[in-house]
Amino acid sequence: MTSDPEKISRTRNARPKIERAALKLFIDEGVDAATTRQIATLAGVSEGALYRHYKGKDELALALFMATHNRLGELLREALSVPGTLEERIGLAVEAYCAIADEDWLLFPFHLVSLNRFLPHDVRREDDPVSILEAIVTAMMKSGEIPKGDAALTTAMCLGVIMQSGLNKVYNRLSGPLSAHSKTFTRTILAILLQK
Amino acid sequence: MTSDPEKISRTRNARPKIERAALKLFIDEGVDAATTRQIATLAGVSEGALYRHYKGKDELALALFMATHNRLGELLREALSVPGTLEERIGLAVEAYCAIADEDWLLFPFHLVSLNRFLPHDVRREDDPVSILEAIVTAMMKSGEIPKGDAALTTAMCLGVIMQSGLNKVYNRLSGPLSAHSKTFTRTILAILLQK
DNA sequence: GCTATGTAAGTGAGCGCACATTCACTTATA
DNA sequence: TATAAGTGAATGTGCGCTCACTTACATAGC
Repeated sequence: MTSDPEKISRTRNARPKIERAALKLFIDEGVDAATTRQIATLAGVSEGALYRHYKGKDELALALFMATHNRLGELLREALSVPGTLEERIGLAVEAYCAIADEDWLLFPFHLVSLNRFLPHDVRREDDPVSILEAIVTAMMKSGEIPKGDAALTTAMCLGVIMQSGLNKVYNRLSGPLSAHSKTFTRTILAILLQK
Repeated sequence: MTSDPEKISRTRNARPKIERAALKLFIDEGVDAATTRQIATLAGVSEGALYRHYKGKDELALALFMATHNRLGELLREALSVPGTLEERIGLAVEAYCAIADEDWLLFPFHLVSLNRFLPHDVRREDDPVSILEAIVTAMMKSGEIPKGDAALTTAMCLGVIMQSGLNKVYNRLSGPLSAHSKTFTRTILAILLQK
């Protein structure tokens, strides 16, 4: 009788709940097909709560994508600019990528699966991961560190090795953490880069 | 004054027009975001025409996806089962893939970009291209034709080499036909397969 | 050759519904 | 007691799809 008999408990910390729920639904249903009602329900939160933190569904999706995208850009640039042998630098970049993937197995699949949606066709941004890599590959070809060739193609093939593996893990065709394969990725990417 | 002064011309052969328009819109807007009205307008056809040939938008999208998907499955199985050296067979498979890509540069990008949507997670079908490849890689490892290792991972890396290149062409990061690079793909995939 | 007739294909206004978003209100915390 | 955060019924809109109608054409009978 002293205090609060049956207080209707109200949700707290809605924001992270919304983000996790949205990621899950965005990954399996797609951004367009996942509804704000589904997100709110799965998060155990009211629909309006989403709009306290984001302008709308699209902004939420973009923010979740960018969280990974920007992080990847930084880490790749850092790993590849460190002094050391080619092998060491590639190894660092691969490990950084795998670490980000394993660290949050919702943010990362969402990023991988929605590259299509958010990387606009026909537009290259200076600061996106692919362009960063391509620039580095071009530089390495110029300096003679690796054989000369089509830098865009070489970059695509190297990226493909690791990204397709990531995708196959998303589809449950691969088990265990991605970093379990980082040595294999590094070896394979080196083989591609050094290919005459 | 003899005949037909101003006949209201009515569209003919709406079906292929709808399919081409749908492919374009599906590729740059996504299946969900592209509206049936947009498709009809771009095709120069009434909205109802779509429903003479397909149950609805989703069936249209699935049919367009499957057109490429089934074809790829057949061609891969054929190319890889032909007698010959490993190099010859991989070369044939790569060339078949590139040929399909270059032959219809709308059907193919749509397939590449919407694998996510149509290949359901957690389900493996016997007859889909990835599973076919994985089975063949497994067999080659068993027979000692290539070094033993993680067949799923090896398959993913080989596929990544060519698929990521295809994607980069979709995004205009690569120019010219995909088959211009088939020799490079073949060499790279062989290097991955024979990697100890 | 010429009309009659059945069928496939195209039309587009209109319908109903599910969606993202809003807002007046309540509750917690500083 | 001011501010931030959460609520959920209500709203308007844009979407996929339907349907009664029209048109083009193939076949056939005469």
